[in-house]
Amino acid sequence: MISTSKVQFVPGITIWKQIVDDLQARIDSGELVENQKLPGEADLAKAYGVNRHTMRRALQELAAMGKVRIQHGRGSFVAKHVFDYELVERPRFSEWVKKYNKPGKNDILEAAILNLAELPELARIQQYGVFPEYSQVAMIKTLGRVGEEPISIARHLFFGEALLALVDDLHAGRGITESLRQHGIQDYTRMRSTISAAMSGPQERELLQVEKGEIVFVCENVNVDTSGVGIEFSTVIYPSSRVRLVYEPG
Amino acid sequence: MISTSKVQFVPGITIWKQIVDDLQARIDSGELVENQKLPGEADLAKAYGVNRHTMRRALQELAAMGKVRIQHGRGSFVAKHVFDYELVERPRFSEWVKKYNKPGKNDILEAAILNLAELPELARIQQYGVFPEYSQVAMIKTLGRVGEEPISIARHLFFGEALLALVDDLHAGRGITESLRQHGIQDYTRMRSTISAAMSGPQERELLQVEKGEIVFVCENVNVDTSGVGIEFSTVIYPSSRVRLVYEPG
DNA sequence: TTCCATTTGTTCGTATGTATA
DNA sequence: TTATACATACGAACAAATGGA
Repeated sequence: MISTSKVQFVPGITIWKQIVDDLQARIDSGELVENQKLPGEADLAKAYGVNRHTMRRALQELAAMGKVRIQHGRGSFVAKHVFDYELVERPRFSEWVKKYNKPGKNDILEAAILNLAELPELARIQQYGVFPEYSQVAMIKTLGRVGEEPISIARHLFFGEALLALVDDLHAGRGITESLRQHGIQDYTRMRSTISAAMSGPQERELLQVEKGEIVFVCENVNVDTSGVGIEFSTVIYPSSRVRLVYEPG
Repeated sequence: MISTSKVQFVPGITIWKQIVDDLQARIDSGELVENQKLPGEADLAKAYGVNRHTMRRALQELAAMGKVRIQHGRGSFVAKHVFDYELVERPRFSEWVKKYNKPGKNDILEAAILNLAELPELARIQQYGVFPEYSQVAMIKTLGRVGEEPISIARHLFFGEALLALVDDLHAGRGITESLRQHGIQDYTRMRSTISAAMSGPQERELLQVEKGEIVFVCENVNVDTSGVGIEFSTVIYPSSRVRLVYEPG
């Protein structure tokens, strides 16, 4: 139950806005946790000492802000936090995660040297015309987390003789950017990303801890070095319930 | 059925590659049309005079290229054409559609003057801090097409006294960019886009002509004028089966 | 609900040509 | 020359998914 002992409404601001601010603060502070069921509208109205219509107005606003999720016939719930993943020219997982003041991790699920000819995505890789025709690539599959929340499954393919060593290197727990630097890649940039959507498969559901029927983003990324030569082709899967993609030019 | 009378395999190139080229040419030429079911693997193999494994290898390749779609237990189908919608600083529907050599249309579904206070997305609009606090906005709902294919449902909100006239103007059938120019907006750019995904609702299914269970992209866009003042907030829905979003920096 | 035909997915085995040590 | 490895191609059988009766 929610204690409203300290909430005293001030005149001049609409009451529903003050309730919005109060509930928002409780959610942001962690007092109310994700997916927690809020009391019914009638109970909430009573607790705040307002009419149910006033309470509803506040809940509608919180729903529009994405802070709560209202389900007809079930109740209101604290919405899951959604991470904004920005599409930028220099995507660096470790830099991005700092925004959220939580520890970021990239667990290695799998690492192997693969023959280029056996890759199912070979046709799409070749069409960009930036990847040298090595016979082998380093494949590394990772699970990205922010705090304890799984946020991405990535399948990285690294092109270049020197980068085959990444298969052993990354086991050591270093970040990708740092490991690339140790193999002569001082800088790399995003050349292109394509964004599709799909239903989550059983493997994704297990790794990303999402329910059946949830939607995932499927991003195919091409990264190149400073001279425009292809370094990495990655396929990254994000749960759309926890990640929103953001484009901000300039 | 597919006639293979002309297909003679030449030595030096693997048979499955020659089959890929043959089928790709038939798809690109229009002989095989979108969503058309191909004969079963066994029948195709027989028609080409090869083993089922060889036929499968070719089909796998075509699937990886996005030319066909293979469904376990159902068969193989000629894949739908997917439009690449690029995230750019100056998005202009009429410019983009030229890429596909098809006529682009933007039908007006609805146009009205709305009170700002009544908008469900008000909270999200205000958080950007770029939109002036007008009491009214022009709301225009459009259905975008490329050729005859519905490609987007957009709900545009235009901010500014002068832009309220757009509600009547756009009925005339002009493009948005042109109409904005006539009301003093010479140029506008994308400040931010957020990309989410959702299951298609009944209204979207009817307008976009997609099946139940298909996924849509939901993009919220903020457009500003040259001095950074908010001009337009739009929510655009794309069917993920026909549209892929693309980010290309630089 | 169960049963069945169709179709793709997977795994055996066999044979052949080519490149490499 | 011989031996090995590998990709290609063919053959057969069974597993798994789908849709209709």
